[in-house]
Amino acid sequence: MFLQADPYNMNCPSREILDLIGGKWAILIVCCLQQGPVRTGELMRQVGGISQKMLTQTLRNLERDGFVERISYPEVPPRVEYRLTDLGRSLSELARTMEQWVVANYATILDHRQRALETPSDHA
Amino acid sequence: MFLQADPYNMNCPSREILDLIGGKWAILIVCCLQQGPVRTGELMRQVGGISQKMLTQTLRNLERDGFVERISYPEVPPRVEYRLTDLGRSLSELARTMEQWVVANYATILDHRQRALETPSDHA
DNA sequence: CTGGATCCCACGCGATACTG
DNA sequence: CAGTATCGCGTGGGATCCAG
Repeated sequence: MFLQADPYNMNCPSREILDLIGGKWAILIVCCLQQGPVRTGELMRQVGGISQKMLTQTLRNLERDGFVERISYPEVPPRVEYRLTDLGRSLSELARTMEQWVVANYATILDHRQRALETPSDHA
Repeated sequence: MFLQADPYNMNCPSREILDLIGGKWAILIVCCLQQGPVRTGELMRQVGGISQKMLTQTLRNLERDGFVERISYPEVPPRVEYRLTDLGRSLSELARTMEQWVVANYATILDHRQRALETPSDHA
């Protein structure tokens, strides 16, 4: 977070990464590309529920930041593939780390949340 | 992400964690608490730019999910401290991992972004 | 000092229709 | 098939006022 600054603030470099990760689709797309290049339509299908707009928009951002490469074949009908760069693969590994953390701690979180519901604490 | 499902989707458990992390303030607060318990007002100051509302709201969520403990001293004027639980410390370690990733890759990202600006690619 | 309640805006995102 | 443009909503978040 580069959070050792004073004060801890929103203008640290990692904020952009957090926004990227926190975005609704970027991580899902990156994970879809882990196995190799994927065509646009196939991405649409693999990422369930994403709209055309968000797919393109997210891909553009990922491309701009160097996580994804766009490969356009000069054919008709058009054919486009997206594939992870080294940086993108690095990000996908970070995603796997986060996934492992979730796997390890998800039950604990749900459990605590459940008890919080049953015993609502009043902070008066 | 539990993303190995078919299709990759938004309804995986890790989504909640991504939302938490992607939220504007949660991670910053967790990092502030790494060194030990902190009082509310002190948190306000350490996390630059956060509003009262968001501070309280984020703390409530963190408390509900078991990342943070609220310690209220029966004094007047009131005094409240927040401190990380074991789960919270675990999350803060994940945050440090992410931070390290950013440190290692931030220059590359900025560089690529800069070149993308200079050489706008048209996906027509 | 801590924290709740309201009002309000920005923007992330979805739905739809349209081009090559 | 791939991508763009437009419209509209839901909600995350800020500002402000109020209470114990």
